Amino acid sequence: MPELPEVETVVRDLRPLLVGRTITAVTKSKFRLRNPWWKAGEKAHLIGQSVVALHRRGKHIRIELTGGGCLLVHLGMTGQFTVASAAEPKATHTHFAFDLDDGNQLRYRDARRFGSVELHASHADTWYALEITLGWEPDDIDPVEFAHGVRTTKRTLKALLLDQTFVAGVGNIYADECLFRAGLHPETRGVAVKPAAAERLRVAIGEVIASAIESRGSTIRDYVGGSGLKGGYQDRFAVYGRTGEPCPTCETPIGLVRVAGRSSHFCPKCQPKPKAR
DNA sequence: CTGTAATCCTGCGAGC
DNA sequence: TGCTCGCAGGATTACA
Repeated sequence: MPELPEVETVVRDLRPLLVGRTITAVTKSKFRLRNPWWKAGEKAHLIGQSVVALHRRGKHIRIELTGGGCLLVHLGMTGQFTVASAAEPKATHTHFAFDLDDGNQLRYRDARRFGSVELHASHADTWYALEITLGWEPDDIDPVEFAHGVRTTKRTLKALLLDQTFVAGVGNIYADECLFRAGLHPETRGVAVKPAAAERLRVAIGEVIASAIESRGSTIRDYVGGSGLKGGYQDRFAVYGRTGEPCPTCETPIGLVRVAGRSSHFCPKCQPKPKAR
């Protein structure tokens, strides 16, 4: 569910509430998430350690701790990562509660359990592992390499945008919004994209993501920021979830196709379908 | 190389 | 009111 703008909003919300705080205890539910959270004996990297900093890379959150370790968190589809008073009752599906030294609790909630919370002994190694697997941040895409990457693959642009090793942080919502802004059909093949269009797409990615961060991300159903606030970008969707509604540019009804296994919303007129070869 | 489908889960809205 | 069905913001894997 959460894509880069939502994850960034969570990090910005949590940062002032967590930096400098010490983790005094942890409780977890009986359910496991996507990945095992830590090995026996590694809890020493967590309990009694303080939060040094929060970082985001793609859709991943790293909480850097004193002692050299870190928590690596991914929100999956329905993850919520918030700080609340320890006195407040825990919502259902709360799988982790980290007690802080100021009476608050850092809580991870995730109905579908597609997300993950992992404790790692080395913050530096975790940083590196993300660096080698993830592509560009949307605001830092190399124009030449991006155009080259696009124009040398036969994959559809939709599949390419969803590929975290190409551009990190874009998910189904923002992929559709970026393609609309660039005027490109989701089923367009990379090799068929002209240099000018590749550049339009690069710029669109940067603009859409930046604008969504400004609006604190999008809330369709579950998403909330680190302090429980919903996002606002859902009111600015041009195409996502607007099947049949008029295109904001030309009034043509928004179309829906399945690409790369995901629902893809587009304007049939502004984003003409490439001719089948 | 690329695409599709299945998988991990719960919840919700649509339709009957 | 209550049921079933399909779909959902992600990521990985197996298979064609």
